[in-house]
Amino acid sequence: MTDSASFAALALALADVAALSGRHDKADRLGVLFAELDDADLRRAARWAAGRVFSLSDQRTVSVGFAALLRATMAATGAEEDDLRAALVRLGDPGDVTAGAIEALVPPVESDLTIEEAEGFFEQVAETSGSTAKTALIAGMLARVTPEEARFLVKLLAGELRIGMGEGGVVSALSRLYGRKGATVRRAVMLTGDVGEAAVLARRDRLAEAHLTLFHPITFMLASPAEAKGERTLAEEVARQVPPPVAVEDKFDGIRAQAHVAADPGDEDLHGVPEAGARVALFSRTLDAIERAFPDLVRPLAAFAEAAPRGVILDGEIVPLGPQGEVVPFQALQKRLGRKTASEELQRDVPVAFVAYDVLAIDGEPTLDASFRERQALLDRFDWTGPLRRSVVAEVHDLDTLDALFDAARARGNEGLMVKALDSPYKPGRRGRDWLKIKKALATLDVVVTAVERGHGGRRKLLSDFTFAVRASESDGTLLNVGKAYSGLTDAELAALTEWFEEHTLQTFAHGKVRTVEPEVVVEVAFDNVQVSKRHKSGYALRFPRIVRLREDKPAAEIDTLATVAALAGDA
DNA sequence: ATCCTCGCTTC
DNA sequence: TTCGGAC
DNA sequence: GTCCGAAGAAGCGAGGAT
Repeated sequence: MTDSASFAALALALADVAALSGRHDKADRLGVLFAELDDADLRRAARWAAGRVFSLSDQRTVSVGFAALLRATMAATGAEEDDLRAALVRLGDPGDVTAGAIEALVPPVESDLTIEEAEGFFEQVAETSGSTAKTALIAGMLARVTPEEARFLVKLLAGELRIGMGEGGVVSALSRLYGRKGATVRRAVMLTGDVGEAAVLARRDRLAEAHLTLFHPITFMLASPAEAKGERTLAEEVARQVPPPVAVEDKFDGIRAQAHVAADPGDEDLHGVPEAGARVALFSRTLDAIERAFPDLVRPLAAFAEAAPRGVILDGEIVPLGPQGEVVPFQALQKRLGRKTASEELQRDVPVAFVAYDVLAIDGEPTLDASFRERQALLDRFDWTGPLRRSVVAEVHDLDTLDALFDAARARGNEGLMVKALDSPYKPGRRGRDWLKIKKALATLDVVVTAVERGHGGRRKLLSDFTFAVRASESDGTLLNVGKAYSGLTDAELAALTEWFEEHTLQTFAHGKVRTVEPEVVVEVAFDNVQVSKRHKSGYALRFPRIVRLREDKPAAEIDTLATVAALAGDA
């Protein structure tokens, strides 16, 4: 009935890939597996190796959390919860925990699971609602497979494959196996939005057939960060990457979105919602359809179908507005985030605008290969009023004006600046030097570490995650937490600190995963913003906190106070 | 009916 | 989003 | 340069617990 290969062979290949270290070695090992599979299995294996259990356009999710996976493992093996939790702390990966438990507690089985059946199993898990039912289903499967198969079933379910490949690795495997150019394979992935589809096209030498389709999202072009560094000024740093003249526009702090609009072809299978004779779709960065949450944008966008009946795809940002139509901080948007719909009341409470800054297709024709300058001209065709705005682009010859432009952008309520190469094409899914995002670091804070947590995966041996605090005031030394961070220190520094924290632990929680420590280690933290918080005792939290350096020279009695944090938040 | 935890997405 | 690390 | 993995705060919503 089916020629689907055994799931055991896939598990073996993934284990090999995980164990190999070189990028090429990993890609070639994956290629050996790909070569043995038929088209249907190739499609599945390519998606899974890239960390996607379903294709991007599929709205279903199978992701199951640690807790449910541990319960399923308990049911399948009879293991004790405490033992499994302890093993999870030790091994850091639920797949390894499950494999270990089966190995130790369950008599060996003969497994004949195929890749096709594994996919059917994932679909069943996705369609089952309720964690109890999901857990029972997973437990049933775990009882009939080998430890190695269970390891990868669980990893895939948890969405934590971590074989060091990702989509880029699969592209490289395909390009090496079938002798296609990496860029060609990558382009097919961008346009189809599905590595599995691209894999089959690569095998058949039909990559050229991948094309951009209205109401099918494509991955967004991304920007690289740029800032003044050491001796180099901002102007010098930017000039190094994009030679002037450059395009400069505000960097908007909202939700990245791709709008698809066309006269309604009446095809029910298309994404998007019908609205006044037009069809409108909005996609988020993960290519999820979000138009239902923004009816206040869908209505006006539908009017664009008159100017471009055969369709247009716009790239832009959804930003929150204040009562006067001015741009307000991102935090206001949180209330509209992750919602399925938006009530009239919410639309009034937190109004939004869509600020368009690029065109990916117009009149049904892709414009990706047109220059940035040419694409900008195409935006002239539309009427930018109400909640539909257009980013103002300046052509800048003298980069020394960047600092002034930056301050002006901030004064308009925006995050900073974008600098773009005028002659660059739109590169879907790429983070290149054609687009630069300019930010400026705020002042830093000196804080003391009050608690530490064990890391995951490669960091599971380190106490890598710090909770830190400021003093209540100059006279009151009470410590108030303001956030957590790990990022910024090297593994070597973390290793040394781990030892110190272990020797100066006050209390441990959660099987040794979390521990409070003597408040002695002072670190300097940087961040992008200070926001009001319910989570931390100080009442504030830092946005994107990262550790700049250890302040071994500074005693805990001299760290910053709550007043400093409040001032940075704008609460004088 | 209400509360809480988890999973997930946004940045 | 951020960062460090590996190649 | 580029990719990958390990991390942060906030809020929504589904489901299970009370």
